[in-house]
Order: sequence, then structure tokens, then C-alpha cells
Amino acid sequence: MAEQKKLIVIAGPTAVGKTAIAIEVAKSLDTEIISADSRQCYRGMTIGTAQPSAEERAIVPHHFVDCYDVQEALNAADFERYALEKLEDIFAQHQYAVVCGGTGLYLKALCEGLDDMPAIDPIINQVVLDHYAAKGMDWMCKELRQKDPEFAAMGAMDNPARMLRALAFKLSVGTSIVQYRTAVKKDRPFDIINIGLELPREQLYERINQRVDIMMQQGLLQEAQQLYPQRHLKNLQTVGYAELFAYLENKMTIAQAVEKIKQHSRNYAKRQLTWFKKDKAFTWLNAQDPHLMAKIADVL
RNA sequence: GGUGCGAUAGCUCAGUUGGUAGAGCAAUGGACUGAAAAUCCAUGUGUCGGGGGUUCAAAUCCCUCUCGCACCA
Repeated sequence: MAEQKKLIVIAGPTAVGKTAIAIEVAKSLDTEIISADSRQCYRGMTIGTAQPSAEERAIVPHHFVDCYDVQEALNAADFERYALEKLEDIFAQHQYAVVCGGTGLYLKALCEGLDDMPAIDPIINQVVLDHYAAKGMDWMCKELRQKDPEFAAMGAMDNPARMLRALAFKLSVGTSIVQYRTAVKKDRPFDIINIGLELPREQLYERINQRVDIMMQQGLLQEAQQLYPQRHLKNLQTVGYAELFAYLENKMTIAQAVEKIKQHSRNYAKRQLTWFKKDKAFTWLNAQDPHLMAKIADVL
């Protein structure tokens, strides 16, 4: 009987050095990488999302990078499907596969699965969005309390993003979204090894600041200019672009925009750490440990 | 040199007729099952520029000094 296939998850905050390390790991195991990053998958967001370069991709094949139009709004469930399918291909030829990324929900979707849920009618969804834009939170609270008291009772009634989905779900499916949330972990036909990369906070923040300066030198502003006409897409509600759009609209100076990008990247890194640290399955390693590769080999 | 305005949380500022301070942003911590680089929640002791005075009580009134800004010379 063949040995169980193994998925190596490499996660951590932005700018910690995940990409380079994942490449080294994948190369040494002679396998491929699936990126678990909700923004690197879009074409045209090359510099701002720090997509692996062509040279890096020539060393190890990457998937879910630079392969969708920004108009296509993918979500965690789409990633789950994509990654499971791709893993089947990779495992057909390799003992190991590497998933590398910083989007916690996507990693969770892949490793534990999302509950199966019916799709929301896009027309109803749009109607709900429009009503919310016109009438605001008060309207949505009232509407939810009336139409989906079960959700309203759960106490997420201060978060518009989730309320919007709950309302649109209830209106198009007819049942409360709460009914579909079983939180049952799915069994996957492979072992999962979780590796978290970290650095002392000060050092991480310093790296983030430096990387933003480098991105600007590489032409982030020009990249943002090209995407500017599509700035209202949710995929472009992204650190590094939103701030430059504000600059392009004369809402702040370029220096202020760069400062904001650094600040928001630091905030984002902290949120990522909060998410991953809660998951006790991770083995944490210092991203700059000189014996990193040996330590990773130990974990496998 | 003169006059006026300002000096309050890391930053920008509120502070009503005197009752020992509060917002936004930042920062820190946290949540998060289909927008997740998103979205949201929690946390505010700071010689109220220094010194003196009036008062039971002063960020708030008076005097003075220091520093900024503006205007007049």
C-alpha cells in the first residue's frame, strides 16, 4: 500500500519571506506550489501583491497565481475547489505538495472544508447591496431581525459584510444561513503538515516598510494607474492599491499614500498572525533561522 | 519692539455660564465558514506649555515667563 500523500502548508504574515522558503522546500521535494492568496491570483496585480517572479516560477511551478481577470470575483469556496482539483494532479506525480499563502480563510477552506451551501441568486444579491447602499445599517438590522431572526440572534449584527451575505442568502435560499453552518471538518485524502513562519514583530514591520519602498521603485504607482478604472471592484479593495487610488484622486499626497500602505500592511500582518496563532496545529519557525530547512525537514 | 491668536492623549482637535477632561486617526489586543490584503469588536492617566495668584473648587478667570503663527511697526 502506498504511503499517504502529504500537503505542506506554509503560512505566515505578509513579507515574512514565505515565497522564497516555499520555493526552496518545493524544490528540495521536487514538487509544485499552490498559492493560497486571495489577491495574487489576479492578473495585473503583480507588484502590489508580491507575486512570485517569472524566474521563481521557472524554478518551481506555481498555481493560483496571475491567472484570473480582476473582474472575476473568486471566493474561498472557489479556492477550495481549485486547490483540491490541482492537488489531485500534483499527487498523481509527487509524494508531497506545497501550499503557501497568507489568506487564512482560504487555507482553512482547503484543509478543513467549507460547509456546502446553495448559491445566492446574483440578482437578489445586487438588490440587497443596493438597498444597503441607499438605506444603511438601520435598514439592514431591521430587515434581518424580521426576515432572519435566527441570524440576528447570533450577535454578528454589527458587521455589514456578513449581514449582507446572511440577508441575501435568506432571501434567495429561503432558509437561514445559520442552518448550513455545521462546522464539520472534512476528511482529506492526504496528511497536512502546518508550518508557520514568523519574525520578531519589530523585524517584521521593518521588512514590511522596506518592501513597500521596493514596490514603489518597481513601479507600483504605474500598476495602480492601470487598474484605476476598475478601482471599485472588490478585488481592488486591497492594501497597496486603495491608497494609491486615493492619491490619484488627489485625496492625499504620494508620501502620505506610501505611509498608509506601510501602516495598513502592518495592520494586515497582525490580523494574519491573530488568525494563524489561534490554530494549534501549526509548528512555528523563525523565517530567518539559518537551520530553517533542516528544521522543516524534521517536521516532515 | 507692539498687538492679536494659539499651546489639551503619539497626531489633528473638542471642552458649554469655573466642579480635577473627550472625539477622530494612530497604537495594542481580539473576532471572523463564500467580499477575507475584506469586514468588524474591545482598550483613552494625559505634569490640560512652565511658574504664581483669585476661589471651597481652574484646562476654564488674573499676572508672568517660554515657544509657535499672524498682523502692525
